[in-house]
Amino acid sequence: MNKNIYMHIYNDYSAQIQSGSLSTGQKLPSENELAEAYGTSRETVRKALHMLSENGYIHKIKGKGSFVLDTQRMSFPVSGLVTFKEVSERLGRSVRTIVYENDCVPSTAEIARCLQLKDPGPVWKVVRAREIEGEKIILDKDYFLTTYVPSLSLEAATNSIYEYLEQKLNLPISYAKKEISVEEVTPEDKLLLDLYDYQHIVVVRNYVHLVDTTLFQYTESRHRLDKFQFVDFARRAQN
Amino acid sequence: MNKNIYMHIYNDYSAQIQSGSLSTGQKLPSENELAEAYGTSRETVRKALHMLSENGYIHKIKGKGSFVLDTQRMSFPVSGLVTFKEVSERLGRSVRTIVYENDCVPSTAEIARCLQLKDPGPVWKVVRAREIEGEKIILDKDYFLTTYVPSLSLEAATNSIYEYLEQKLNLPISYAKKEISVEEVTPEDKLLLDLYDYQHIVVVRNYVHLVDTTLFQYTESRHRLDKFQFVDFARRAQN
DNA sequence: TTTGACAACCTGTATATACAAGTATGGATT
DNA sequence: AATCCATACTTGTATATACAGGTTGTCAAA
Repeated sequence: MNKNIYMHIYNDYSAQIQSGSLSTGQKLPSENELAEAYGTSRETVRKALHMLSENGYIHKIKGKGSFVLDTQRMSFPVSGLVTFKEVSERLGRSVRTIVYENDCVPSTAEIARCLQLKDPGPVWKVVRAREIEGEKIILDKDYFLTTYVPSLSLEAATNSIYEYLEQKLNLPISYAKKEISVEEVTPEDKLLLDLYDYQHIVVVRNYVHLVDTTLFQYTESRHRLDKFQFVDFARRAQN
Repeated sequence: MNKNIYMHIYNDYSAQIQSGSLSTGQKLPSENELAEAYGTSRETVRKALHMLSENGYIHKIKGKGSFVLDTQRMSFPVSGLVTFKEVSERLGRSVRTIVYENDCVPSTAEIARCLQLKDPGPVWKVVRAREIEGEKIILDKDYFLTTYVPSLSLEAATNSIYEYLEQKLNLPISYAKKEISVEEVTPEDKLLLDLYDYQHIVVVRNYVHLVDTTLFQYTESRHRLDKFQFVDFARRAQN
């Protein structure tokens, strides 16, 4: 789990801050103290602290030290590739996944464009609804390159696809681009979700790349207006 | 401008990649070559490359090198504290700012809560509409702690407030939290924007902190549904 | 009491070095 | 031709060191 020293330190402190055992505003030990405590060098400690700072856990002030930020108010997700399953588990809500479709289909023109396919071959398509506290609120439409994902079991689709891809198929997922916009509801949305009379729906398009930069997955996550929330943490520079 | 060596390298390459003079997939010089070229050490080069990677400009592969990512497709903003003025200037659109309000007001209960005020004193309030290609599309409502921003000229409100705060007042803005959600339109929205018949509006709440972690500004940016877009870049880990 | 100089501590930047581990290449062996 | 291996090059992690510059508290001088 903690292969690297700096990851070890990062995990220690991110866990402590998330659990609340370190409270907001509290001062962390100095870099030199941490280096001694972990039996490592200051630079290694600094790498861990920099990550904590980047991810909104702490705040560093030159000449003073590192201080815990208010992560309770931050809620989730503090940006990053956080899957639906991860978020809902954290919130402790009753969640159910309904798989409407899970098979290999020829790619439409639109999907070929989204996945940057030259020759529109087949893609693996998964359509799922996410039911939270009894209401079908999110419609997830996933498309995978069959080169990397030749097929997917119903079990994997019902649970976390990411877990399956990373742990079973060992696919090296690297980075993703998210696009959030609001669009008019489609007949499919009305059919598969509990939409009431809402005329619009929040669409989160997710383009997922592997470490060799190939785009291998395109996901459309369609959220009912009233249940959508996105949280982002950003730093002005390298403070 | 380029106080630090690693900032210098970062600025050089981020500019080249944004301008397109380095094309997608192109390989950057190796860390050792860059260190020699800039007359610096490898660690300093690595700091710059890490920043380029974090901000979605490049992608590093162990044993191979650093490669330019497709930033054209990324569009803007690639997350971060990018102001409206910065974005619109990049897009080269005709933009006009209409200042509806720019004065000191007593804080309401809601504003006091957003700014975490103990005793609800006065705050500086700015209400502006953003007109893009002739349509009033965005309503920006800014609230500042009078401790830091005692007053604001109409000129500063019309142009970029951030520019004024950072360059004139020298306020050390550090980090911010964004919350995106969709809400029902208010009578004020209908009055001040060109909303057609839309019943909902995208609300981006922005909580801006200084380097001493004090929350000094709260901004509500209300976007017409059809014109809203948010782009985010995220890495799975420290690849 | 106030001011100023100083020391002690803190983080930020930069350098040099070492080794681990992934990638590509070319040559020898099979 | 195909396989294996050594080699050189790449990035990743870790250490030690040095100095710059911000922060805080102390102590002496005004």
